[in-house]
Amino acid sequence: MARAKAFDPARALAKAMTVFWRLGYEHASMDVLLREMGIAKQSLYDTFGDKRALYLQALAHYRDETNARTREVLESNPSVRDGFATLLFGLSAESRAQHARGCLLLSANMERDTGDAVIAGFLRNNQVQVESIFGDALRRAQSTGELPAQQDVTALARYFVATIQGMRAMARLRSDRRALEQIAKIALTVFD
Amino acid sequence: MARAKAFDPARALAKAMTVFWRLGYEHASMDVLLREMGIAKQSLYDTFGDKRALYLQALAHYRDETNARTREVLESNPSVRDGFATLLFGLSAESRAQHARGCLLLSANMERDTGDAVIAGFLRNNQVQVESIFGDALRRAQSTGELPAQQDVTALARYFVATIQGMRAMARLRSDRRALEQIAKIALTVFD
DNA sequence: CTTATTCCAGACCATACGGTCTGGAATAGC
DNA sequence: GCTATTCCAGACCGTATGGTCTGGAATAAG
Repeated sequence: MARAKAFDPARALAKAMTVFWRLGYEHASMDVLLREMGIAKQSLYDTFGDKRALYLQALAHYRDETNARTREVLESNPSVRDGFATLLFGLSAESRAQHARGCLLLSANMERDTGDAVIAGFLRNNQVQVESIFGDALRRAQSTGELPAQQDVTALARYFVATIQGMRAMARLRSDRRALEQIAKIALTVFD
Repeated sequence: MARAKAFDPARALAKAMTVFWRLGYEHASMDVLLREMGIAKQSLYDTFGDKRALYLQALAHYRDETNARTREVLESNPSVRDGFATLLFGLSAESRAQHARGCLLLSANMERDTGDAVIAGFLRNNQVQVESIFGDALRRAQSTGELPAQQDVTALARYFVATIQGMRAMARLRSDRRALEQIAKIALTVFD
């Protein structure tokens, strides 16, 4: 009946994600989005809806990719402490450009309007997910005796969430690997 | 020669600061600023320059107030650990509205354009100041034996900077006093 | 009183933005 | 080949924004 789509929506969305990641929602103009996605305005509105809808889909895409990756890191390391160390030192070793763009979801939280219930709900939900990923790993650590059994796992999971966000905020301002590694080292002392 | 200013520039700046604090730079429209500052457009441009100049002055005002207050808290507590505890638990106990607006300088860092060298420079300079305030307190802790002498003070100062920013980011998303206090408690274990 | 400066209110302007619409070409299925 | 859908390019529109300008009233110093 009709002509097939000439571009890959998934690739276009991935491109849009990188634009929002680099520039934030407001600074990512439709102009730049269209240019980097390599599609025409009409196609964007047909496929993704409006700018905000595209943004929300980009956030979801980012969340899925990132959370899968961190879960993988934590599960592939035999020692849970090594898993968190990999995450924290990996973050520290990112390039200046990576530090500048930081975490898309942290930026979304900071730049969102306070009354934006949709994005707030999305981010809260994600935080629960991340805390669950961290919690699973920390419980595993308890079962192997790497962590004392009476440790409050959810508290510790939240602690790591906060620590990572703090490191990300700091890295955005000054990409200083040494300084970040110092922080990571101190944070990891909770395993001692 | 001329009519005297009918409003207090310092009060007007303080008002502008609260607007930027609550709404961020971009969402703070001239309309809202003028209304809350209680002055006319012309007076604002005569007194402060343009919107960006007003913003920078608001950032400086915030920095001065905040840093003086934290220094005071750290110096008024006999135990340095108690000083940091006061800061962290105080942050945790803030109202939902306070958590929502968060820290003006953290917001400035997150919402700024990556290439904005002026704001970046200002914020980097402030971070050095805060690290110095924390460092002074931590060195005092070393001199009293509250902290081991071989501890890396600047690393620990940075660690607290990052922790506070992480807690602020988390509080903005969900104003949960209990969760924040759990994090604070874990962070304070560096004194053990 | 005169003059210079500041105040406020509001008109006015240029720009940038998100979003819609038009039109013409390409391509899939019937 | 016809039709429906998708593609792209670009014109077009409404709105919001920061910033400037005008004008008239108020008030300080000389």
